[in-house]
Amino acid sequence: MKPTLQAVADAVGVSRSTVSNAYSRPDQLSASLRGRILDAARQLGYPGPNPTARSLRRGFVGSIGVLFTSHLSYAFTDPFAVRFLAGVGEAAERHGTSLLLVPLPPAVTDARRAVENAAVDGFCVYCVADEEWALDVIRQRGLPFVSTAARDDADPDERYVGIDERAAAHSAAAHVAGLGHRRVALLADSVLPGAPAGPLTVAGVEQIPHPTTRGRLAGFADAFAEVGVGWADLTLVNAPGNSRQAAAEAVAGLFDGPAPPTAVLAGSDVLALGVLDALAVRPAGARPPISVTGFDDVAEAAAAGLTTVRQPAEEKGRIAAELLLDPPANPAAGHVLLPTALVVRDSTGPVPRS
Amino acid sequence: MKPTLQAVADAVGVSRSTVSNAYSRPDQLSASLRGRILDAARQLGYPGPNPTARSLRRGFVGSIGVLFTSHLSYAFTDPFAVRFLAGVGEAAERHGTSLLLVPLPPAVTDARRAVENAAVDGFCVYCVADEEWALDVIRQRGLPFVSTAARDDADPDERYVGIDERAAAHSAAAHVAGLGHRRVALLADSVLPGAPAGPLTVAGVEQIPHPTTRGRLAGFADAFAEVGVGWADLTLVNAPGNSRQAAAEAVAGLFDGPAPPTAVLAGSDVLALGVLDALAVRPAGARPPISVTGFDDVAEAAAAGLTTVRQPAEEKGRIAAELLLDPPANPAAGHVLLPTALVVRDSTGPVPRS
DNA sequence: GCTAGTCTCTGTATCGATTCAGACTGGATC
DNA sequence: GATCCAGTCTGAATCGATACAGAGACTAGC
Repeated sequence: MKPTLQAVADAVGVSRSTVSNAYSRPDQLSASLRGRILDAARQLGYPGPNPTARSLRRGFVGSIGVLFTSHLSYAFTDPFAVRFLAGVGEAAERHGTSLLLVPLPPAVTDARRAVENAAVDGFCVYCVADEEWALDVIRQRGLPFVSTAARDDADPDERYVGIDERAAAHSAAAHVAGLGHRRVALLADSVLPGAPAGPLTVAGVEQIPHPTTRGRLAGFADAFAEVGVGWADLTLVNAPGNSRQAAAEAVAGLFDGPAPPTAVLAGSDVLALGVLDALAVRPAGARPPISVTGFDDVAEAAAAGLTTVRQPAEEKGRIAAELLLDPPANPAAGHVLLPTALVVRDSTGPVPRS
Repeated sequence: MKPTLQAVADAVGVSRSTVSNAYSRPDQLSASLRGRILDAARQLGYPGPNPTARSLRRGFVGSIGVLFTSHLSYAFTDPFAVRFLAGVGEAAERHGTSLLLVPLPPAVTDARRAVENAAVDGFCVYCVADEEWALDVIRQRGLPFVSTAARDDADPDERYVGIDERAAAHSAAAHVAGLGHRRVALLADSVLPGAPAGPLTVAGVEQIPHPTTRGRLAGFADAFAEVGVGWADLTLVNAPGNSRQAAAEAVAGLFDGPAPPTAVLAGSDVLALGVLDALAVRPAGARPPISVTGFDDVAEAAAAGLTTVRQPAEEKGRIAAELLLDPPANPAAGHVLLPTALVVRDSTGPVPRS
């Protein structure tokens, strides 16, 4: 049995309060007594106040949760998520706060329980799927949170840091449309929850539940609507899992039909790279010159020459954590939109003459 | 004020224990009463048992700490560390355990405090610097831990998962020595704590405090000793921080002397890539054909054609967490050595004739 | 010499739950 | 009709600390 604070108090012959003060409020007792207490503690092998008991009494924990509303592994698979996490970590470091990564079990009931049981002072919710249930739990717990997507139904004093998804996506699609592409596929993760990999039909973009995906697809659609290509004329492809492999599988066979798309607009760089993978495995002769765009501008995108939309990753994480740990007095300042930029590289080009 | 368990008990007219059981031991009360309790809780907005109070009473927390004995950002800067973390996350996910990333303040006193205050059931200690003090704190707290380096003074039932650093490093150095290189620089992070970037002199390899660095440098030295190049003839270069940039800065000017090294053996891929960066900025004419090796085999290494030593990253993390969360009955099974392999690519070649 | 004020330190209440021995009920068993 | 048992529920003790009002000693000021 580890000694408790009481044991140290007994050993020195002072009250529990005094020992507590020796650790947490050194100005409340004389330096000499404090020295004696700390010595005695060392001798007894007392490791300092129990963090859990301390948290209970103090009413805060000193750590914030980071929620990837998806398999936790996702967080480490997507380089953008890693950079986001790095930003969160940087801010947390500055505030002396720890980061709790909470893995979510597949079943929603269990996942709710996991969020309920997380010992944290607040959450950064990285939106990768439909996270309403998670936000519900967090609200019910009365904990502050910051999400990475603006939601229409958001309370005005709910904080978020995001980008103008629709406008950003529009910039990429307008570039592709400007190159003359008219037969285009849109590739995204979690178009519809539970949908299998591959092409699928959705009546309208507003049917798509996940706000980020919806925003990006809407932006793509906007740009093509401007050149006379309607939603129904776009090929929508689902790649569940947001991995290169998932994307490669999702677009397998996409280019073999009679009038294949000449461009693929992906909802993330990881997916776009997967498309390039799928094309690269074809023999050079049978490799159609497909234009591909990504989203995020991760490190690999530059190496692969991928045209993409850049958004500041570390900054997004840093600001999210900062909004959480040091809330702005003015609620309007709790809504941050970061700038994005279209980065044109080699993966996009004019439509080949057929 | 959020309602407490007591409030729910009062509302339903049962005892606190019963409400507690409704959440934690459903078999201890009738289904109907449990339903009433859960309903009442929902109505009152009770978010379920307070995790901190629960942890205090139960005596465990349900999360494990991951300690990068260095700036937390490090963890996200080094792709190897990220993959390690992914492995830890995977195992944690399987066990329903959360991951606490604890940032360590620069001052040791504060850092000790941070480890003392972490509410966790155990630690995975990823060794990047001298972490003795951290292990001390953990031992004092009586918490289990797994480290990623075998230490000579380790208690036989202290668990670790690592590689044979010395043998692995030897394989890379033997390859380089076999190519004829004799004037060689060894580049490592934290050769001596607090040492500045650049060449430095250390009397012997055993002087190097950090076990991983020491092991790798010893392995390098072994291979050169076999071809008659002694420790004193090797150029030791320090790159504090283990980043590409740190490495590039550390080797700046290294190749401009009268008898510059013809090869650089780096203690990690990140450092090796930094050396390649430093060489790449030189005008092609003034770029000496330096052989460079790394360590870890991160994704970028393949793209850069870096000769390196591969070690299984995710597996290391997975096993570390597994050893922590599900300790083997037999203490000998708590010591895991993973295989490594030399991966020869384009960054190494024969010594140019001068 | 008396009041005020400053330093130290103490005692009690409290944070929000879980645990476990035992009380009670109703039905089955002999 | 007494005994046993399983199924439910309760109450007191407990986890390990912190907060806060206040007690006592001591110095300063008038």
